Amino acid sequence: MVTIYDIAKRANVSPMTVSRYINQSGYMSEETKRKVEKAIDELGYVPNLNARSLISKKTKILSLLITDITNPFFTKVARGAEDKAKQLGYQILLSNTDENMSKESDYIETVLATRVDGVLLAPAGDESVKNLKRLRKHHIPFVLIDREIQGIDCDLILGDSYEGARKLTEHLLQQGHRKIAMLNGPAHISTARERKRGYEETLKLADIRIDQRWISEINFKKDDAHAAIEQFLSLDRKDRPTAIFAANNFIAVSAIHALRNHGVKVPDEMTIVCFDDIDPYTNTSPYLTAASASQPAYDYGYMGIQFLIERIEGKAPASYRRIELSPEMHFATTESILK
Amino acid sequence: MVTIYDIAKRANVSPMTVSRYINQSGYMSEETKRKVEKAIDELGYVPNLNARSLISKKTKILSLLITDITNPFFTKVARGAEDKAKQLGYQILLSNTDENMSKESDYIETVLATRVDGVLLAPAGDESVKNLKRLRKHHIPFVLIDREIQGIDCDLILGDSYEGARKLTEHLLQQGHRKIAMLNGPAHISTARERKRGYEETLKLADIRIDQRWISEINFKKDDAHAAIEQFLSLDRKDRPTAIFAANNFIAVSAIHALRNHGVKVPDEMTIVCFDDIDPYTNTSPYLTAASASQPAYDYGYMGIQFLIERIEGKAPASYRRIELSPEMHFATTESILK
DNA sequence: TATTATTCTGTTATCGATAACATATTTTAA
DNA sequence: TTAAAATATGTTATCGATAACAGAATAATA
Repeated sequence: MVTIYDIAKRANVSPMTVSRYINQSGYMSEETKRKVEKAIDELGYVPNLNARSLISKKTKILSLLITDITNPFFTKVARGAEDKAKQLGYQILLSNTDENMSKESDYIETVLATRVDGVLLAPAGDESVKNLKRLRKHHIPFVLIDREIQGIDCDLILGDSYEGARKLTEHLLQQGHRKIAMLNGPAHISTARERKRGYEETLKLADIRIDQRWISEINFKKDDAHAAIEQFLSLDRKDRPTAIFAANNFIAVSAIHALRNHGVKVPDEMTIVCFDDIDPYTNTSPYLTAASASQPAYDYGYMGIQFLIERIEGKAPASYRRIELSPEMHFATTESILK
Repeated sequence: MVTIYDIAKRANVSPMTVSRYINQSGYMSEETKRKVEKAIDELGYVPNLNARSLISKKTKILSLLITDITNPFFTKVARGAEDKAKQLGYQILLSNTDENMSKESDYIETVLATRVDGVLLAPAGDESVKNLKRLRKHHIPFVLIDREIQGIDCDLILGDSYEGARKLTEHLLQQGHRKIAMLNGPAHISTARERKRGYEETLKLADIRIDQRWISEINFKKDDAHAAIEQFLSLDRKDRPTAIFAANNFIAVSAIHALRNHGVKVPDEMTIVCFDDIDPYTNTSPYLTAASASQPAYDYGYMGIQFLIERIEGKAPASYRRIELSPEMHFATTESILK
């Protein structure tokens, strides 16, 4: 590999002069500039960011710690994150925790060893607090997305889960549903708790008894709804829910598949509403869900990285920011259903 | 930050001894081990991979250079890549080129400066040859996925585009279609050429005249099919295609949206077949495409990283491997259509 | 017992870059 | 004309780790 020393020798200057040329710092005569430039061209020099990082203590690398890149929500987050990072001269390391605390802890160790400048993360659950404290202890800035962690004060980009859940549930009520099930994520994740709160309060306000057999807690993961769906279907006809509120996209899709496997037609025989988009047909026929609360996932990533870099570069306000993005409601029209 | 020097001082040994403890290398007395271990625990040492990389010339970081992580095909590639990388102790840097050569070149420079150990990439097009040569010149191992580049001999993981295209086209013929359009990707991408070859040869074998007005070349990008669809729809009823072969998932989805915007019902009034899955409903009603050639995207990433690391670690065979994965055909059944 | 091999630890140099300081030359201002 | 400021370049130390070499102490062998 060609180093500044090789360039220095070839150009008959000191390595420091080469360094100055590369960084456009300090004074330099036109002639020296030309000499150095020529040597760099001839030898094909490429700076070693590694060596630079060692002394500057900045890697210009960020870590994106999400639960699963194949979840379209996080795919868009990642895209937003990468776009903003590139724009500001940073690179992104990708990690999937699979909602798994020990995997998350693993990655946190790697994050520390790699000396990334900051972390954008969607915590696996409330227990993540220990990982966040570890980052804090090592002064690694981080921004949380999608999920809040009690006892950690930090920049935060969330969706309004409560409000979205209320609207989805209200929509089902308006459609005449009274037996509404909820397929929720795990209670150790803040969004799951908020969505449940929205669901329950809406039903309570409508004076509707909540049957605990209608509430199921599974993972926010691919293909996890089958057992819960069977549970619902095993109920007596009179107790069986006529609609399901799925707490995220994966749950909704899994539920739809499970229902169809059991010969239950969606939406004819079971209405589904959910958080997140179901791409690529959101709000397009053939519709799938009667309503969805679409989150601006790209912005989560884009803003998250922006906040993170501001924090890293000391340009952020002293107090932490908490952004709550409103989900955009999509309601299937009769027309889209019929078509 | 705590360094091995801090540990050394605290444990009353030399830094080299600490390094030996960390790397489990050389001889070491039990007592020294205990002392070092204790100091590490007390001070909370985290190794600096950066410093290690500087001397070892290995970063344990790989670059994943794809066109767009939001394309579900590449999302799965990324997931497969990350899984394998983690398993083998590597990290993944994510980059999106957007099928854009200058962005790709940009990233290649960053790759070189970052001293990543290798690159898994889906080249933006034939012109990528210059970027690949640049990697070669700097002895950075790379593996290509999805797209082949003439004149570059390297490990390669492809889908059988020709065969998939033949089967898709044959399916349309069997369904009775005679006016079959192709919405292809750019000719400077190998998969586009191969898919076109499959399409054309199938039609030729069936003695069907190929109307050049039915062949449109657009980008393998989101939402790029609208103009081409209008072109098709502007043809006289007798010349208008009754089916469209979309060369990838993005093109198919965009085409379906465009058709619906023009009031053309899919699939009732226009049949679509395409390469890649249309998640999350592939082969599930409500169907969208009459047939699709689904590629094992996860494996592209997983195997790609495996090959790459073998190459990096000198465990790969001397001659380059060329893997051609067969797409899995999905045909919508009458039943799924009727539902 | 003398000699060689094994075990254990330390010292010095190095990876590639930059910060901090030093020196020399030229320019500007007093 | 001379001191001070601006320009131009070089030297040394350092970031945090490890490779290579060296020197003890102990154990094994002849």
